[in-house]
Amino acid sequence: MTRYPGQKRFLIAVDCIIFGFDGEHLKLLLIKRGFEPEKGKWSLMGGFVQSEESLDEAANRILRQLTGLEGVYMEQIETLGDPERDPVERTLSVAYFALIDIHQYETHISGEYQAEWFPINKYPKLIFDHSNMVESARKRLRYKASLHPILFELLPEKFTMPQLQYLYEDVYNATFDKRNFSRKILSTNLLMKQKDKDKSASKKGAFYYKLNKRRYNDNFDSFLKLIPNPDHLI
Amino acid sequence: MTRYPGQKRFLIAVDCIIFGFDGEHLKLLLIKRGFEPEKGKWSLMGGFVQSEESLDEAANRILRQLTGLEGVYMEQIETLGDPERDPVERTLSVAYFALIDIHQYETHISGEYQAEWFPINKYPKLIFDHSNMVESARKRLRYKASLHPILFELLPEKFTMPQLQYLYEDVYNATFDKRNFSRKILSTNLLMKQKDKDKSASKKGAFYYKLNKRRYNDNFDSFLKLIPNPDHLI
DNA sequence: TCAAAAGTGTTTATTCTACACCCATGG
DNA sequence: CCATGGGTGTAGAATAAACACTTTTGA
Repeated sequence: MTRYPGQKRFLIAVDCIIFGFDGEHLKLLLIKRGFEPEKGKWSLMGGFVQSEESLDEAANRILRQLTGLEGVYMEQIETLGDPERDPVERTLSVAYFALIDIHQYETHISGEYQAEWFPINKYPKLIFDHSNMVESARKRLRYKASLHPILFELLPEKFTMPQLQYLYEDVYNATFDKRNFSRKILSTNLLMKQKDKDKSASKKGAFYYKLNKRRYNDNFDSFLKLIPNPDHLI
Repeated sequence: MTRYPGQKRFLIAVDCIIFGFDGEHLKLLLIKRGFEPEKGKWSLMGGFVQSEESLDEAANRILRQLTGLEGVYMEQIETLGDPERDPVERTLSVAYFALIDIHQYETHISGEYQAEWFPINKYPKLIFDHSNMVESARKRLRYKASLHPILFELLPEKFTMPQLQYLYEDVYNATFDKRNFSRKILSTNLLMKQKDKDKSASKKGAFYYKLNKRRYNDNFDSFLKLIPNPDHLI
């Protein structure tokens, strides 16, 4: 089993940056760490990689433990390996981000982790280098979303154009002209207009849209010029 | 030292995808693996992470071992962790790509690794999952180079506009109109035209350019629309 | 009836694309 | 003197940006 002699072996953690969208703001799901050191402090949801699982499997397992969700959009971001990053024992951590429909999580009760959603612009101090991971994840999300339609992963099955615009505006911390925005979105042909309206946010009501899943999958990799001036990609 | 009981620990390797440009084609630097298993087969340059070094330090050490170069542009790409990826013992590998000026390497002699440059479109079968790493690296290079001026890292201090265009054409496997290309490149204001010419490729000679390093560093993160239609980003 | 949010078109500015000829030189 | 690769400009097309009024309806 152990056949490369003389080499050091390390603990490997996977930590998940879990994004959600509540209709107004991009949110981050954090837990209170359940063991020492730093017990009780705010932390990303994470866990150690087990001997027979791949990294992707570990990330999915960890997400499922907290949220009960499967089949979620996840992407590996980076691996942090500073020798001093965990004071107890040298541990490398592979960071993943996950995009979930916040409403599906809300139905799942898991008091075990004392999880809470925080606005992405105002989250508490985190343990170790977890804040760095969050910032890398935000940056990666902007990068990716400027080219690919991944932000739909954060929305429920039916959503309105104003909701979608709020989402983009919060991710890029910018405001867009609603006429230009909806024209661009609709020009992708990824959306199917529904007959019913969401009347929760206004008297007039806003039409629902659904994602055309086939076109979404087929065109996922093709370039989308949704973001006018991606200086935000810094 | 070991204080998270009951968890498995793993070997961690760093493997480097080393890109170079010979004036015509994008190249990949490979070595012949020096130890079992798969001894003598083509492989990326790699090594195990030591107990007191960070991942970036390991990557730089490994690059230096092979090429003698320091201060090279490197970027972490991804970590592969399939339980079966190394048949000897479970090993995670953190892949980095490096962009080097091929001429600086040519002066460094290191027969130790039997290293060779291969065209990126025609490299031999590699051990383990190293081909996957190379393909991820190519994709990442295209991604990054479509937004940031990193390809200059592959060129010598002085280079010509035709050389630069060949480089972009080979990275994106496309051809560009030379008038439009040079207009776009010059509009970034990153280049300083020199008074002398490279006469090695034509009778008329092509003017040399140098990178304006200050502007390069200042504007590194700002958006560059160098690639007309980034369908290549797939 | 009016406040609040949704929906919609046009004009202008900017950027991108396509395209062809002259230049300089070494052999 | 000519073959080879280097260098340059413009017009038309496509895309992006700016901008304001009408509609709906619950309270």
